[in-house]
Amino acid sequence: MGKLSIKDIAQQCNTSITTVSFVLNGRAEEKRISKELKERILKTIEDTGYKQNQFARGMRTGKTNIIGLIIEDISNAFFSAVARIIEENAYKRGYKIIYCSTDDNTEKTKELIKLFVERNLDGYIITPPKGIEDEIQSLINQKIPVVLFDRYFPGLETDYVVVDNFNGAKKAVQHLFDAGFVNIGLITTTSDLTQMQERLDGYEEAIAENGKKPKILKIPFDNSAEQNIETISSYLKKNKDLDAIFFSTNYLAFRGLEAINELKMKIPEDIAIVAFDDQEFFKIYNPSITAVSQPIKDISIKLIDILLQKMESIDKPIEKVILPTNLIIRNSSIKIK
Amino acid sequence: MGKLSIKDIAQQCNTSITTVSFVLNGRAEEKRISKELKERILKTIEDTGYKQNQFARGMRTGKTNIIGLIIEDISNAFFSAVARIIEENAYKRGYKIIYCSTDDNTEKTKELIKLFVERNLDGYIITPPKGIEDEIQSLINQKIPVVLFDRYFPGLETDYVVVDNFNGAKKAVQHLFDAGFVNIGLITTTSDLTQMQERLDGYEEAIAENGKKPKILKIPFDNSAEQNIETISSYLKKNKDLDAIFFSTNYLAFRGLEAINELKMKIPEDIAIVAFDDQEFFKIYNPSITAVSQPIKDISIKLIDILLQKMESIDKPIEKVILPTNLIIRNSSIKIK
DNA sequence: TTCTTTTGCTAAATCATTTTAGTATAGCTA
DNA sequence: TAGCTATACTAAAATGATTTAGCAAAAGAA
Repeated sequence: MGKLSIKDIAQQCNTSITTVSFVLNGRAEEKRISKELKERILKTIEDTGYKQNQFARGMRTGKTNIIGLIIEDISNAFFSAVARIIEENAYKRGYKIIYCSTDDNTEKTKELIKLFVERNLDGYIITPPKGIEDEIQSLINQKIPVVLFDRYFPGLETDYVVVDNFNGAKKAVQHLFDAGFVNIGLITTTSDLTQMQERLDGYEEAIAENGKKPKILKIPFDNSAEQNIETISSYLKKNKDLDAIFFSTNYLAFRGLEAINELKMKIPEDIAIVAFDDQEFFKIYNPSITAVSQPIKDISIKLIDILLQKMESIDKPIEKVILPTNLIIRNSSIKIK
Repeated sequence: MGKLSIKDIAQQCNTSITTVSFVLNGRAEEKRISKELKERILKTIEDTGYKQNQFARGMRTGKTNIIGLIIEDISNAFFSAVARIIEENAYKRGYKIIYCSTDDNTEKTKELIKLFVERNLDGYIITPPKGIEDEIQSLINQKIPVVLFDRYFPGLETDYVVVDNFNGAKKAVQHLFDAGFVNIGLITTTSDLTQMQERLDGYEEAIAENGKKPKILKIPFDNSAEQNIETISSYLKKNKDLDAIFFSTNYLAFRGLEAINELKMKIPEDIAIVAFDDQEFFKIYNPSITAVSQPIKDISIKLIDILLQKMESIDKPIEKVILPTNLIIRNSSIKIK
C-alpha cells in the first residue's frame, strides 16, 4: 500500500535509486538520463501510485513545503479572511499552511516561532506583537524567509505588507468634519505598534488641521468585552460634547455600538461613527456604518507572492508594500438635518 | 547552533546514542538507565539547547505531532471560532495544526485528505462534504484517528461531535408560533448533509404539529452573495403572506437581512426572523436577532479531546456526541402590538 | 565455587531519501 | 590506435533519529 519506496521503483525499472531520485527531482536533463528511461520511471511511478516519503526528503533537504502563518487572532474576521486567501494560494503552489494565533502576546509568539523553527518550516508570514524584533532578526540572519503584515518594525530591514494607516485614518476624520461634525473623539488601543500609532497620528493631524483639540480614549488590548463596553460607555457619558467617534479598529467599534445601544443614543443624530477596517456587518447594520476598508485580497496575494519569491531566492531585494485604504461612506456619518 | 545531534549529546556524556534516545523518550526507567546518567544527559540537553530533529524522528516513528483540521471555511465565524479553540488546546498538548478549507467541495476535500495522509499527519478533524464516505472509511481502515464534526455520515461508524440540529430547529420554529406568528417560511441550502437535513426536519415537524404547510426556499451553496440576496428578495416578494422566516444557517441570515433592508421591510413588524447559529453580530443588530446558538467551546473541547484519546489508543470505543443547542430569544421574533 | 539472574548499558540495523564522486562505454579526433 | 570527451548511468555516504538484540559485570542462589 503506502509502503512503496524509491527502491521499489528502481527495482521495477531495472535501474538505480539515484536515477529515480534524479527523475523525481526534475534533474533528468541535467544528469543526462535518457528520455526513454525517464519515461519508463515516470510511468512506473504513475502506475504504482508511489509517493515520496516527506520525512526522508526533509531529512536530507531540510525543506518541508510548509509555511507558518502567525497571526493575531484567527477568529477575527479580518485575519481569517486574509488567512483564507493565503491558504488558497499557498495550496495552489504546493505549499501547506500551519497557523497559530498570538493574541499579540510577546512570550507566546516567541515560543511559537521557536517551535516552528525547530520544525524547519520553509517560510513565515507574521503579524508581530511588540518586542519580537530579535526573533525576527534572527530568522533573517538564518536566511529564513519572513514577511510581516498589518504592522512592522521601523528599525528592521524586513519585507512587509501594510496599509496606509495614516492617510486612511486622516481621510476618515476629515470626512467627519466635511459632513458637519465638530467634536470628534478617537477610541483606540494602548498598543504602540505601527498600525495603531499611524492611525492615531492620522487622527491627530486631521484634528489639528481643523483647529481642534484631540479627545482620545485608549483601551488595553487584553480587557474583556464587558470591560470595554463599560469603559466606552462612561467615556461617552463624560464627554457629552462629542458628536462623532472614530474607532481605530473593528472590535472596538463593536463594543462601541453595544455601549451606544445601552445608552440609547442614536446614530448619527446623537453620535456619528466611523470605524477602521470594514466588516460585512457594517454594511447590514442599521444605520450602515462608515468604514475604512482594507484591500484584503491585495494584501493576501502580495504577502504570499513576496514570500514565495523570497523562498525561491532568499537574496531577493526587500519589498516594503504600503497599500491604499478605501473610505466607504455609509449612513452612520451622514448628518441628518 | 541548530546543528547539534543526538550523537553530540552522547559524546559529551560519554555514553551511547541509544542511551540518550531512551532518556529522550522517557524510557529510562524501563531500560534501567541509572539515575545519575539520566540526570547527566538531561542536564547536557538543557545546557546545549539540543532539540530532536523531527524529520529523523518522523522517519522512524511515522509520527508528526501534527493534526489536520479540514473545515468548510476558515473565514466563516463559526468555524474560525472552533478552529481557534482547537488550536489553543492542541498546542497546549504538544500538537500543531495544519488546516484548510474545503468549500464543501468533494473533489477538493479528497485531494486534501490524500495530501495530508502522504505527510503522515497524526489525526484529523473534519467537516465532511458529501461523497467522501470512502475516504473517511479508508482512514479508519488504516487506523488513522478521525473525528467528524458539524455533520456526519449515518452509514459510517465514526466518532463525531454535532449539535442537536433537529430539536434546535424545531424549538426555534415553535418559539415563533408561540410568539404569535402564523406563516413561517424556511430558507436553507440545497445541501443534504445531516446537519441541514435535520434542521429541515425540525422545521417541518414544528410546522406539521401546528397544522400548517411548509414553505421552503432552498439555495445552492455555491451561489454568490449577490445571487442569494436576489433569490431571497424575490422569494419574499412572492410570498407576502409570510410573517416569519427561519434561516437554517448564518450566512443565509446575513443575505436575508440585506434583502429585507433592500425591500424596506421592518423586523419584526413586517417579518420576524430566527437564525440558526448565533453570531456576535446578532446581539448588536437593531433589532437584535433571535438565534439558535451552538456551544462552540464544548464542541471544540470535545473534538480535540476525543481525537487525542483516539491518538493514544486507536481502539478506543467510538463516541457519537450530540450537544444541545440554546435558543437565544431577542427582539427580531417578538411581536409588537 | 558455579550457575543464574539482574543491572546497566551499547552496537548496529533501519527508516527513505539526496547527493557526491565516481565508472563504463561509445564516439570522435589526430 | 591512443587519447579525449560526452553520454548514461550508479555505488555508497550521509542525514538523525529509534529499536532490536545482545553483552559484560555484579549480585544472588544453590
